[in-house]
Amino acid sequence: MARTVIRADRMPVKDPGVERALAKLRARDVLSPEEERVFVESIAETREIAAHRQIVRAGTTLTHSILLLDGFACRYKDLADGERQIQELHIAGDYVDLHGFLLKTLDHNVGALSDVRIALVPHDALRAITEQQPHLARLLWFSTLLDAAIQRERILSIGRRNSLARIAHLICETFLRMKVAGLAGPDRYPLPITQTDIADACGLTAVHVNRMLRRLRDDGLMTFRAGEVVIHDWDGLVHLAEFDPTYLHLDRRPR
Amino acid sequence: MARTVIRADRMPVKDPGVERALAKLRARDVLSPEEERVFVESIAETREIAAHRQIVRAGTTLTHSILLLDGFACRYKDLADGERQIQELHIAGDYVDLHGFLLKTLDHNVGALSDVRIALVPHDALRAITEQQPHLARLLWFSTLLDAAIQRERILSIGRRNSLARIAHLICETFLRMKVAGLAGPDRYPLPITQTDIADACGLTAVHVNRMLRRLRDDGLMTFRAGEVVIHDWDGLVHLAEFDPTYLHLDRRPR
DNA sequence: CGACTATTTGACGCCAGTCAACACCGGTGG
DNA sequence: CCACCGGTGTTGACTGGCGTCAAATAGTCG
Repeated sequence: MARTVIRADRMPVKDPGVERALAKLRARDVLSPEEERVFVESIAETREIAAHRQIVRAGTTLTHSILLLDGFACRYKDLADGERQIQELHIAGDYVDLHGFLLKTLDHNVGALSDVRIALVPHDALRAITEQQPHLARLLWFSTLLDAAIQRERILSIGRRNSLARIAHLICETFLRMKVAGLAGPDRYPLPITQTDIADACGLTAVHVNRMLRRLRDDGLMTFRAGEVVIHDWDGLVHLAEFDPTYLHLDRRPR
Repeated sequence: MARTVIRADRMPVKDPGVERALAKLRARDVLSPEEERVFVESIAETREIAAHRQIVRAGTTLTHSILLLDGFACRYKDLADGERQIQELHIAGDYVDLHGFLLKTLDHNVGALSDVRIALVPHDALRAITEQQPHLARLLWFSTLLDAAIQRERILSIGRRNSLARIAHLICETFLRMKVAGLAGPDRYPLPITQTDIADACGLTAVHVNRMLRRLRDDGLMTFRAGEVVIHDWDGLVHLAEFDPTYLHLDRRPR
């Protein structure tokens, strides 16, 4: 998949990528059939983007927001000396820049960690939702609040957890999020990213991540190999990471 | 100010705390008089809370959101060993838990760093705004997106900036935010918090913060003393911290 | 095969943490 | 008036977790 492909046709209702995005919302509140229809019809087109390419560059004026249908992406920012920090890891079903709807420009880049498939949602459609579908609008708002909660937990991780717990925490969080999207097995999930990506997400170096992954493997907690995570000891991992999923707000209630 | 005081009277229109919150929104978009009125009237009551007390505890079910009218507060979380991480520093005019409106419970605590005055806004009033004032609702949504942007920048800071730049960055950011709220002088602003608080915000220890503050002072960049920050060399600070205020989205445009 | 990227491992260095002692300061009470 | 006290700030000596540098190995794609 070397270059971007544009498909101008409207989304079929049963696209599995869109289904994952709906699953994410349905896990937090009840959507009416009407709301689901509006959500699906807000999508203008889909594209495919190859791994390691930028999806959105910081600072450009935006007219669409992007829903990640397949693959892995991230929000990141670089410092002058080339140091990169991944601010959030995105899985299929995540809106990678819904906040661009109101911020108008992003203060960070969005990049594809794997080959990805995305959907473009015009800001006009989002604005119409805020004016005609207040409940659906609240759920979209909620979805940006969920990103913020995930980012807050990352602050705690990087600021106060040691390197081992930091990595374990990222693995735990991603496991639950993949489960919600219907993309995880009972004890495993695909994670086709590099150790350098994990390092950039955790504020560490790739060398140290390698050592800590080895320790997690040697201690029988988990294995990360060939783009797949296998959980050997969930309770052990949760305990090590002090992982408390409350911040993922995985409860269905009126919002 | 030893205990909480409840004032049941409705806010006067010209309360300076509310004015700061409006200034924050006006810096990003134009509000109609009608919208300003609805914003002001959404406030049910005000309270005063003493320094070092909790304002909101993680996990409790919320029926109101809290606007900080005066003083300094923070969002924070603790780990089992007692390590604390401040996830966001709040200044007067900030909504400290507007996200609680849709999350229903907070995944973190909110604490008063100084004596504070707060306003309570019922979630019912916020819901009504989403149903009757879509533009004002978008501005409230925007205000939560701004918090998220600030938190993302904190991730970059803690993950990739060294301790000196990390502290300098926090000082720069807070300076601009205080300016927007009308609370900063040309080269100084009040910051009545401890070095331990700065350490908890930056993912450092109080001892190391002390050393770095000394260095910033010795290098003629800034002074933090007796609850006040004095900027000696703004350009130098900005350069050291690689501070780029883009993420504060300080541009007035239709949202 | 050859070029390239990602992973792995070892040796060594440094930034920030830890531990400890002391200074300072406002408040409190004898 | 001063002794006391807890919270905060300051400084020095030492430690250690993670980074840096370097090199070998493994995996992948044309």
